[in-house]
Amino acid sequence: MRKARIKCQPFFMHKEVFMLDIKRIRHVPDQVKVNLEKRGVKGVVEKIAALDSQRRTLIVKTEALKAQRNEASKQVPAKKKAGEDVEALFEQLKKAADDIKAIDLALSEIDAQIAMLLLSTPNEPCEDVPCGTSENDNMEVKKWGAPRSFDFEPLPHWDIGTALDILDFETAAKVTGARFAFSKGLGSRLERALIGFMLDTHTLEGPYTEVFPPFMASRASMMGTGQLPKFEEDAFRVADTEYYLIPTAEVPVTNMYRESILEKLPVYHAAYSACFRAEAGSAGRDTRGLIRLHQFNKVELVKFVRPGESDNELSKLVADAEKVLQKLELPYRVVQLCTGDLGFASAKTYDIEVWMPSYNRYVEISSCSNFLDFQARRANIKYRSAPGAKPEFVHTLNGSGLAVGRTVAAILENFQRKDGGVDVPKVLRDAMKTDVIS
RNA sequence: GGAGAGAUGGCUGAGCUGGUCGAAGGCGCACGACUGGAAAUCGUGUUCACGGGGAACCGUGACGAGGGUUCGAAUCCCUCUCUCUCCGCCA
Repeated sequence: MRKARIKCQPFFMHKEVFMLDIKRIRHVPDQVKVNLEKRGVKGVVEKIAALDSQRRTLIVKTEALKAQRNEASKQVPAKKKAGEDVEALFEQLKKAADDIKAIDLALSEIDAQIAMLLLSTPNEPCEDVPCGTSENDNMEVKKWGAPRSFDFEPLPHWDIGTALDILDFETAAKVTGARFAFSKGLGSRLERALIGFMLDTHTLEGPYTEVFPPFMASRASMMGTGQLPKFEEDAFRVADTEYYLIPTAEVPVTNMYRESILEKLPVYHAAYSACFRAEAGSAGRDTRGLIRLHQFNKVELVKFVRPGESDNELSKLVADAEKVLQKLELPYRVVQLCTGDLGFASAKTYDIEVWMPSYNRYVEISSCSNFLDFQARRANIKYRSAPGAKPEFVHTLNGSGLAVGRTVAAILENFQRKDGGVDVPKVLRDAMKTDVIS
């Protein structure tokens, strides 16, 4: 499990590493085309295929020239030894060297174009993902618990938290800006208790090994998991550096094994981290409360598994995330995302949505995805199916277990009392050292 | 941030007065021999990517990354990244 060796080389510089498998574009272009069209992506396959055929023509040319050059070079020492004149040969080889240089230059430009296209093309959805164009086409697959009916007018969590003086958005706006929050007193303790509770659930009752990752990651890592190059505007980049604030622990934890061959599978990790998102394009949405902040806490589950097992592992992952909500006694439902709502790197995703009284609907609190070999291919993460066998790409999965801020919001709203206090979920009472927040 | 040392295959470790070096040796691993079976021992084999081909196979590239010198670079030069040691600074 930890025999993995991390090599230090920027993976995206590998000349031949492509994300979406270019061999699929070559051999089953129609299938790839159909799959990508399901999620609204058109025209890429044709572009890549055209560049690919140009590329191969050039490769044949330059390699033939190089073979000639190598053959001639090989004779140089012998000829010199025999006292023959090699200047004429050198003249000739010099010309070939120029041709080679020109072709290689053209080739590297085409390579760059292909790499950029492949890096910017999303994953193909699994066969069993329902087709659709937006979240309206997602499919509810499960419901747990029932939304509580209140015998008083329930308040949104920002009003509850502000009244109890455990949340403070105004001060955060002054200190930092919009979409940030302070938690205070029991609010702060609740945040901390939840992080511990979630990690303990996954690592003591579940199979996950805890990881505490860096909160910044390199550009190469952001590429590896698929946040870049396409979604630059969603990420916070630290000025004058190539570091990005992580939008999720998925980035550092998945990239722990970048450029490596895992000796033992599966590998399961649970990691707490703060998460940072620019939320570009969501201006005006969820402007109040804890739902959509630039910084929030999350416990993330990350899995590296054998290809044949990833579908089953996704089901287990969802169950692991659900368990947290069940123990907290929060009503939720599970929806399967349609092709049009899938994240960039995902082939199949289940969202878990918690009941949020103020929204009068279910709100996403976890997103569990199977990426198949999409991330593994980008990040070059492999395993051996048997000792001595050729390394193959692993499958990666991850899911929130859970978003902590949204869990706080759900607890405040679902367990609020008529007197303005909030009942603490039973499983948190020891850690909170109180049964009620008031 | 300053000074120095280093980065080679799954691991370890030679090569670094430029040319049969994809790279010795060792370990590990695979197969075979020996054995009732195993250990030990012996033998053989064991990088990856890309391209061509139905295939056997052939070719090209890769010694941290990028660029340069050269007919030819693991070997020489430049830039960058990372690691280690010492110093400075700092939770």
